[in-house]
Amino acid sequence: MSFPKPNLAVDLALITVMDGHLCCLLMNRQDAVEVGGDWALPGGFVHIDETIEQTALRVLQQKAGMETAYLEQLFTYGNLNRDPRERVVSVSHFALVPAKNLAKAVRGKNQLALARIIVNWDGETGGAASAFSEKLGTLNLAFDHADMLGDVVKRLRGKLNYSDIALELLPEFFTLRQAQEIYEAILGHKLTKPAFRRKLTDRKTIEPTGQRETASAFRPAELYTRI
Amino acid sequence: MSFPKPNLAVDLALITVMDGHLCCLLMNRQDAVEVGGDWALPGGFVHIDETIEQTALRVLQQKAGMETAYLEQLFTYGNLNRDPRERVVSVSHFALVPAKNLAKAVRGKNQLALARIIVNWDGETGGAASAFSEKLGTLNLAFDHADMLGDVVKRLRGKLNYSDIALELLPEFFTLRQAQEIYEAILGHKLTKPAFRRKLTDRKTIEPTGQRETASAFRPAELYTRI
DNA sequence: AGAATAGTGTCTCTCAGACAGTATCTT
DNA sequence: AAGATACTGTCTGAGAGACACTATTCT
Repeated sequence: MSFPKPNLAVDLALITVMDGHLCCLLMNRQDAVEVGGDWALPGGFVHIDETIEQTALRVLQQKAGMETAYLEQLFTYGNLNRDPRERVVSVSHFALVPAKNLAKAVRGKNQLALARIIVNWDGETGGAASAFSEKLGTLNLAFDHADMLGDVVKRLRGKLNYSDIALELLPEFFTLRQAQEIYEAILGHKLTKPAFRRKLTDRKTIEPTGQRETASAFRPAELYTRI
Repeated sequence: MSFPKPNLAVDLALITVMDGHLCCLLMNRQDAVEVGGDWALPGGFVHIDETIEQTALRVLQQKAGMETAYLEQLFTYGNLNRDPRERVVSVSHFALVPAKNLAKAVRGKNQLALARIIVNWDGETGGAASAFSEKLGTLNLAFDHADMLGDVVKRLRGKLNYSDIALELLPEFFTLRQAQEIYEAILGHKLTKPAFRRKLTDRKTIEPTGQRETASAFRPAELYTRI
């Protein structure tokens, strides 16, 4: 091959639900003027001896300090000027992480932020997203990462109906109310309790433990776990 | 960037339904021993001044002689030895083409074949596929193209429930019976007529023309068209 | 007329949403 | 006991599958 090749990278949206909000890990960039924004998804180039998935795992470990997570490839972005400095094609992924794990990864590192993902559309119809932090306000996203985040939300909403990926966002033991909060945060609207409970308990992927939550005001709910 | 980069390519599954069978365009290769099979999906490298989508369109034009088609990006394959000769990462796409158009593209070119896609699983659960031609028997697929074809079928089956992409496989004017054959070929099982008709006519994406098919034995069916 | 397909009416079953009720725990 | 939340019973309506029926066109 003698002709010049595009660079190949992986970008990673680390997703969680915290306090009822769909959130994402972002990294602060010093080269904001060049790349079009202050904040970006963690990413890295695909090395010659790495598969795409291995690159994603390496980014997960090096940039977020996490060993493992539910990881899924999403889409490959190849617009000519998505990185204004040079040609970079990027394979986006999302990772689903329980809130405590992601909060721990961010703690003490002020180049990392856990921002809310804001979308202004409903259902599964697409569009870009924006990022908002209580401390820092609206975060300006670099590259085409606003589009990437929008596509992540779209995919998550689409998959909720026919898969159990949302359970990846919960700790090992959880109440059905916690599960419902996860679904509501992703979908962006409220659900009715009885229907939600039936849907989840009818699937054979969770089971009651007989234990109950502790430190709750009023009646404690039963704890479930994934099978 | 000083480190070596992977090559970046696009592979294209040109899909149609012919005589009740889900089919795909394949190209004969002379380097079968090196690449692991006689037949491959048409593909090409992503040039430095091309988007991914532009590469896919160029492959569509150069390799299949078609100007345009419904085109969708599917998945990016990056296993280290998927091309035994050198490192190639490939972004797979599928294109949906009415049977007549694809048959016309193949006609007279004996390096091209229109092969049936064979899967041995049901529903939407994945796996690899194989290719079969009435004239040539089972076609040996190069690279990881058996996996790619399996993923194409999986995606198509998944999208049938909530989109109208199957209508891309029909000519401008078509009967509901023809539409049902398309759906049945993709899903791999029969559907019931009244339910299928309701589902299609309830969506606001097709409308009756008042015209009827010609040259049919017995009662001719009404022709519909996409809105 | 007969054959074969086009197209429809209706029953049932399942499932999700909605509401209202009962149960149980903490303060 | 009071209050707040966990959990459930049941009604209703939408939608898919199945079956049987009618309608239309060609030979």
